[in-house]
Amino acid sequence: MSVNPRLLTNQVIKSAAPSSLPLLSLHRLLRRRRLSSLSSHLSLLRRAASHHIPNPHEIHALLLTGGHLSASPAALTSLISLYSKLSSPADALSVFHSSPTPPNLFAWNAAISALSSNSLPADALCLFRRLRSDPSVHLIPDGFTFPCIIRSLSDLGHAGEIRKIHALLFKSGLDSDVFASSAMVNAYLKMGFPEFSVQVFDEMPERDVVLWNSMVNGFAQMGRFPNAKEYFNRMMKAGFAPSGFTVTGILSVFTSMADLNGGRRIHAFALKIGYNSDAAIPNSLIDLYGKCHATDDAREIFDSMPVRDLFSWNSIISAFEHSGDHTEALEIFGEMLRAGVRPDSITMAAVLPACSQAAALAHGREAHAFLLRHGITGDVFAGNALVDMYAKCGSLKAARLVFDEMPDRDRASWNIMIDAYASHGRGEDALDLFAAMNLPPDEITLLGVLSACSHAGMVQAGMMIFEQMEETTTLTAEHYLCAVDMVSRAGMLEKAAEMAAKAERACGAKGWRAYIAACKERGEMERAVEAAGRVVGMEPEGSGAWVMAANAYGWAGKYKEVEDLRGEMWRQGVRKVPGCSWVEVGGRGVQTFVTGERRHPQSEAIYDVLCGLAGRISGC
DNA sequence: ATAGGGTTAG
Repeated sequence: MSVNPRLLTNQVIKSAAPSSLPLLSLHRLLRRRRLSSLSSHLSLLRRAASHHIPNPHEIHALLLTGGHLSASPAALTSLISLYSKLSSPADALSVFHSSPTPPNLFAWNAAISALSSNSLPADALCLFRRLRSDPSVHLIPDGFTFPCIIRSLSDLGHAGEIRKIHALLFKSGLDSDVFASSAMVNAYLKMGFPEFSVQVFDEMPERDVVLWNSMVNGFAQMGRFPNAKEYFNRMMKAGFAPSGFTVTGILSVFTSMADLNGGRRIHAFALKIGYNSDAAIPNSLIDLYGKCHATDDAREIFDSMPVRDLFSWNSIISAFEHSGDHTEALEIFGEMLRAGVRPDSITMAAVLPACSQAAALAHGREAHAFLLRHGITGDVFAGNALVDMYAKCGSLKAARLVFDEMPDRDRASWNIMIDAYASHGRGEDALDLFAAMNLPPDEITLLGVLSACSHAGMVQAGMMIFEQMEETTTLTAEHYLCAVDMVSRAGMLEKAAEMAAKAERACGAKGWRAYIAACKERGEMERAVEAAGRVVGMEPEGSGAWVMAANAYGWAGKYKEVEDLRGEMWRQGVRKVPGCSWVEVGGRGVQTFVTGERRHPQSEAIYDVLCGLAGRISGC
């Protein structure tokens, strides 16, 4: 069949559904024909960018040999933009620099954009400074330049520079430009200056969807959820149709707040808009349902997706992992591999904990080998997950080996390794590592160190560290608990009581409970009873303290006090709610039961089996 | 011809 190339080209260019024409034809065309008209070239370039044609160099060569790059500044700009969209900033820059005539503002902007949108903010700024200060360049940055520069400065965290650019925007008459302003709003929120964002937003005479989204999503990302919701509601009231970006942004708010119902409302909303073309929306829905332990809903979304990107796969694996279904997480990981999707470090960071939780060392080793094969070795997240996996699977040596070989370590790396030593009772090693740590410790580090001392019985060292911490860090209830626990276990009951009293403000009666348990352990019933009285006074509404106190009296043989306490509990309306469990038996409904009950018609048989099991457990 | 916003992880 013979095909008229010109007709085919026009078809490519005009085609409403770009994917309807195979890439191969486009490629073949490029190879066979010298396209005569420039507009065809440019349209091809645009199509190429949206189709991810693997070899832009071919197009580059065609433009070059056709003499278009020197004849047409527009072709030059398009080529820079093409390389930028294909994530080749170096190529984009070399086209810019190879311009035979001094580049115009279009070319400058395209080059700056190529750098800023490909994570090279410092280089983007460098080019911007040349644009402004090179005496041979007589161009003035415009509304296309500023958004890129604002984003670059924000990426670098240069707050002071952002203020200067903001002033420059006013001077340039661009203070009402929605593009520059949404970049500004975004930058201010990312850098922690919400009041400046609000100011920029309030002073805009006209707003568009992106500007609204910047407020909603910016607040969402800095964890100011009520503000994000506020702007979302205002946006709706103002009659703006939300875009896919709005949906994912506001969904992340409900996900972080674990607000399943709120999330479902947005889901319904997203269905109304129709989100077939945007994978990010189902991805964040999977995330929502995963975090809210609604894995069936997550799975349903996943199954109905026409196209699954890496995010999608990662989201569903994390969803099951988060809900504690490690087997299913590993199962889907296998499915992903069979589908030919290449996992990244995020996938592995989600899969490795599944191996650790299942204490599946064999699987974990496989995952490690997989990481090595796929060259995912330098990633901090994956490395951390790997260290944690080996530690949780009991292989402390392997954990330390991986830790030592990590090219970059963040605070979490150190925390995980210290924790690993702590949970294996290796106090000395934990302290050595703590001493070698070249990053400032955080609360988690200190908790790890403290628990290491506690588990290894290193009370002196632990106390010293704890006292230092009290002066320098804001301690949480967990720290106090850990410290009380440490001192109590060591039998230093006097000291433990002193600390439990000090910890009251941070963790209420919990410190006393650890103390009471230690007193019982050492037969110091008087102490236990005394503390129990105090505990009851502290949490009169909860039943936990009463039970603790009743137990303490019981141990001390003070049965009259036990009775009095029970009576008092009753009068005050405190009820001990028994822990309840349930089982679903062969489709005949759910049966609930509490400890020791004999209401079930087959009670006797059930307890027989139970005794048999208990016997077998103690037998081995 | 060139520009701004979102989703996955310990």
